[in-house]
Amino acid sequence: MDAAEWLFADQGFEGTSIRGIVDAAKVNLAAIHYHFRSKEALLEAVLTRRITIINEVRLKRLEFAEASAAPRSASVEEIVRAFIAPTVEFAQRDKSGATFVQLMSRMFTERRFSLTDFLGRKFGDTIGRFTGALLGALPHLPREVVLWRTFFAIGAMHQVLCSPGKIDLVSRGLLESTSNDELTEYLVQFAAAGLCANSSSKPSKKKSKTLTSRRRNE
Amino acid sequence: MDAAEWLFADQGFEGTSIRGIVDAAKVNLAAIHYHFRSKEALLEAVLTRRITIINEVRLKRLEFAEASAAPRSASVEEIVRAFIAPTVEFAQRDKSGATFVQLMSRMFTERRFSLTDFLGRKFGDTIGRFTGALLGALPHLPREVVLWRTFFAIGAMHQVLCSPGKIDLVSRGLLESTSNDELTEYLVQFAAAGLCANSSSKPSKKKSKTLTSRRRNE
DNA sequence: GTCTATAGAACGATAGAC
DNA sequence: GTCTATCGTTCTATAGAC
Repeated sequence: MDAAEWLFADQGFEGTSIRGIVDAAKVNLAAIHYHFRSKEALLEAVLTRRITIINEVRLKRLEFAEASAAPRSASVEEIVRAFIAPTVEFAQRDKSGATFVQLMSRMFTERRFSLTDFLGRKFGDTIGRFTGALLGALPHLPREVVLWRTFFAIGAMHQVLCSPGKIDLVSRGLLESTSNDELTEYLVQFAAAGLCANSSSKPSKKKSKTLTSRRRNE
Repeated sequence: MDAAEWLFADQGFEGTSIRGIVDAAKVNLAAIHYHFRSKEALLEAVLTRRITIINEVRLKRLEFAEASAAPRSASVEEIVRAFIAPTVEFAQRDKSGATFVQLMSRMFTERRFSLTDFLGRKFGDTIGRFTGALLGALPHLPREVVLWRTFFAIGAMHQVLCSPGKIDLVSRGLLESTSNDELTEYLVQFAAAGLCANSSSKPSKKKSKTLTSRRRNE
């Protein structure tokens, strides 16, 4: 449901009530519970509807980039572009597309287990395919470094997509608005350069505590 | 209140009820409304308590980096480190610190105006100081490019901080846990390299629609 | 300043007529 | 499959005793 997509993106999952969706979509409250089992299932249906499409486009672009570069491996920039461009283009297509990428990015910051698990199922294979390509294109870097940098790049992309107005925190209104094509290129250049950085000073003085210890609630 | 910090970080603002906080903190429901005016004011109080400290450390580090490099401008890497390291170190300090940076990162993805406005007031000056330093260190790059890249770097940092377990989406469990010191260096290297990238292929085929809310005035 | 008690509204979910 | 009606719960916020 388009109304659910918009409201979830705008107010978050918990901040959105089924009743609000019902009012916006001018449908019946009980019909939601009939077609989807619950509020959470509705969210997953909204997400699944588009994620499948975006990831298919991503994989197609990656395959094309790899075929074009064969027998050498595709360049980091092309791999990154194959991941990022479909998302920005999807956001560009129409209002609904823009809304969806906001929602998707926002869901990556949620900590609820059921959602994290859902994202893992939906994105695991695609991301795995891309990390494989990046590891192949950056054989001189440790696996750990490439994986973290991939994560950073996704974070940079999500920050841009999930809350459009937040750039004002940095620009303070001094920035003319940037076209999507420019933005894609900015992102790709940034991410590709970051991924290719020389890993010169490996500190390797390990401390005990880490940020990555998982805390599963319930 | 520490309990509020934890619950807001874990479940988001809308997902957390004052009653949940009251139960966790073993205090009285009415006392919350007496000391803070509302749920939103409680959130802002929780955020303000720490943001001030982190931003002070950031500015101190930036000034030190600039003084060390004088009369030349500080290196991009040092500027970036002055921004990122205090946050990761804060997260490392104790459980409460780790919880807070998760909360702060998460709030950056919220779209509610009152919160966006609040973040602008709390972070505007600090971020402005850093973008100024970066513009000085990267005089050959267009202002627009530097500002966007700064935004990307902040996004990369937030992605890491806000939901610790999400790296598994990329690593699929194949990654041993990384120490915070390593993680800081990974982030700094990634962000510095991204910020310094050659802006070779400026696309400049402008399309009409943009992802950012403001319209181009032309 | 801290409590109990409760107002007043909104929530997710379901039952059952049609 | 779509409706009305409602259950049982939870929510923020406040009033008023101590």
